[in-house]
Amino acid sequence: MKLIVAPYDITYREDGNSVNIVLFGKDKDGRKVCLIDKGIDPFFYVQVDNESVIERIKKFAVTHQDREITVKDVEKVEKLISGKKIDLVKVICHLPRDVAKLRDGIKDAVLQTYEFDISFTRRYLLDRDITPLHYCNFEAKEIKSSFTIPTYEIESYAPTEEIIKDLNVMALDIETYAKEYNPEKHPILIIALSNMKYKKILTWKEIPAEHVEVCDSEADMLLRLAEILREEDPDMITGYFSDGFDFPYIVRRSRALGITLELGADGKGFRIGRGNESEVSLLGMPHIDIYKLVRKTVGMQLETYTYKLDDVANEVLGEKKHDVDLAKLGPAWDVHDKKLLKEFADYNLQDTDLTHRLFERLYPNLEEMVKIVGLMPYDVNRMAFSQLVEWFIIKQTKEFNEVILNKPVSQEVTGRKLERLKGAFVFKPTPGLYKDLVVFDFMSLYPTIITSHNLSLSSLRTGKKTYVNPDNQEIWFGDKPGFVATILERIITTRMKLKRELRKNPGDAMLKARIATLKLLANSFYGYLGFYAARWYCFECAETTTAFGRHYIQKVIKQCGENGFKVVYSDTDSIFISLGKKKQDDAHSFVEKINEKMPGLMELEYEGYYPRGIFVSAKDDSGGAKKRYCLADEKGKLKITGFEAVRRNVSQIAKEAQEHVFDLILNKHDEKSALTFVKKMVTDLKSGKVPSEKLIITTRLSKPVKEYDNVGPHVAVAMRMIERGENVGAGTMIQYIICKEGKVIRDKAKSLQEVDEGEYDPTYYIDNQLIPAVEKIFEVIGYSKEELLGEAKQTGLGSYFG
DNA sequence: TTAGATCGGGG
DNA sequence: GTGTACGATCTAA
Repeated sequence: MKLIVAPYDITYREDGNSVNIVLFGKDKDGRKVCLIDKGIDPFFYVQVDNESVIERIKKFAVTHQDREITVKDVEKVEKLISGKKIDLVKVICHLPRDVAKLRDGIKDAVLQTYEFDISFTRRYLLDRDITPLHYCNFEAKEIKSSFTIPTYEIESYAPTEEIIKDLNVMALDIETYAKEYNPEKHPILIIALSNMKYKKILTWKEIPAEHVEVCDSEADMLLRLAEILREEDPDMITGYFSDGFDFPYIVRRSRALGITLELGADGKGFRIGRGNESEVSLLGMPHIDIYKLVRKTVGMQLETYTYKLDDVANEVLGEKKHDVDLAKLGPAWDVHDKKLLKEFADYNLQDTDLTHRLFERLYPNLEEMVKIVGLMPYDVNRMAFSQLVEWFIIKQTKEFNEVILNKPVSQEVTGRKLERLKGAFVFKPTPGLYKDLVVFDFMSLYPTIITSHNLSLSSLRTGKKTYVNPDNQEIWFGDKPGFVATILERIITTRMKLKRELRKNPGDAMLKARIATLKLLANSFYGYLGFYAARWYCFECAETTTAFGRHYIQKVIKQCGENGFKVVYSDTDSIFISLGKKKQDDAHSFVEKINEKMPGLMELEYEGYYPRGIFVSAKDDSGGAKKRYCLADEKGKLKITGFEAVRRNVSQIAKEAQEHVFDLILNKHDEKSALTFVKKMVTDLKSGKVPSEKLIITTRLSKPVKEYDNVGPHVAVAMRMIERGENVGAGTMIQYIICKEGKVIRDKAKSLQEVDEGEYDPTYYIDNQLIPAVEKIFEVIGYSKEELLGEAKQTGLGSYFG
């Protein structure tokens, strides 16, 4: 019969001495199905120096745990390694686990072995061009199986370009008795589940909240959770840091309670992957940890310095979590404080709601990565960028008939780690206040250098001067398109095509996500080429990339000068110029002129116009500070880089003051008001009327309190919190305010509970928070620290425009 | 200065 | 599952 299925999970099963691929997915009618592809052969390649070795390999066998492992067959194949022909022998095995054993037995008798560590299921998808989440036409017949869903045996298949929509995704979140991660000791108290159409709070004490279902015991609650997941049967499950907390906790707690959760297509429940960090899977129901997706997709663009759900949801969705004190959950549970427990139950459900909405928001990015890399969403969710790049390259090896290069052995890794790259070029700014700034930047500088100069392992030549790395005359790259440079070019051109489409449909969120994902992937290539564990590692390629980067930016800086633009600042791929007497149009024409001479895909872009900008001096007064500036655009929006206003560990008052000073100076052009404002703040602080919430300093305890030799303010506060019986350990965020009493800073620090309004130490907040945050800014416009403090007479300002 | 350890997220 | 993160930041040697 004919089936149109979008696969979203995969595994394999041994069947005697052969192996079957098992796919899970959803058909066009919304029915979950299992598809079995029988008799897929695992294999690896060897390079031999002598034909007679092939016959020996064919007869080779090892015994392992009473089972004789034999070679199923051998086959001569011709492939390419970095574009060069190579004769190889394909060694076909019976079972995936035989591959390592046979390779170990053979490797010393042959020149080289390849592709012995490529995951069987991943290879299946790539070799067959079956892209997860995309519908595939199958001819299949229904068969009996041990799986809990209808199972079919694949007879033939034909992939399509159509992607599945409307997946049913369930978000889950648990609340436990205590913060301490101890599933043997602390019970799970509440479990919340939600998606668009289903909301549920499971618990085992009566709580008067909506959607609550009270179970008889914790064990019953967990069994009921399994039942709900079976009944609702979502396509995917999601949570926030659920790989690291919720699911491992459920698994270990179930074990401690002696119960079995029958879940997944095989009924075997959650499986914890053993790694440095755990990961949890459910057969046939991909588990997406949104925390990992956040870090990979929008993490860099977020202003928040933490990836806590509260901060991320606040910034991405514009919604804060309920304000509850989770330290009170355990005690409230003990005394069955229904009113308080209701708050925790609501909070729990809200967490799943935020998680679900984050999933909805970020799913297009995951979908795009799946489309590009061709692996399952579960894997793509957890792969580091180097891995995504590598598997993207691996996917293309089939078309290019290239051999997948081996991972470096530990000796190679050691050597690679010693290689140091020379970084980017930075033009230090002259501290000052500037007007009419224009910023240029190179569109995808490193990726376009790699493609435009064909920087690939396969095109790398040494010892001859032809096509030159500007810094190293011994390295050059041939004209024949290299493998990695070619496939990177495809990513960049696809992205450019999508960008043109976006101009026609500016509101298309899906298109935006695709473009952003392609950018992330393209930008990862440079890092990948210099990443010690990369299969296609090429130090010379990475080194030449930054060399060309420095070369081109310096060339443009020079041309700026020749064309009457004053360069204020430059870092890596961007140049800040002040227009002076020139107009924005002149800057646009300049960019066009530059681009006429740029090779390949390289392109300088006009990033924007900023009426005002400020650059400050470095802390050590060694000149202008790198990566510390603030620009104001035509709408008055501030672009703050590197300052306290965008960093943690600083009180709110210092951050607010900094932002306000920037606004007054850059947007209102009112330096006097800025000075008055800071002076007023000094007075306010001195008078004791600044509210405590603006004075809180947050520091994280990095280890248990006892292990600190140097007792800093946060440690002193933590010690007293412990004395009061609060649960404080490594990782706890300590919030404190510096108060008047005491001689040293650790005695002056008080926790929020200990402090009264107005008890803070004005001197500390003036000298150590406020002034350092604004001092360098005022220095630029000619005011000294003393003037800010009202201790000196104002000196002449003069002209401070740079 | 370098090597080794810890941490992130989560109650 | 033909696998075992990673990069930043702190501490100890």
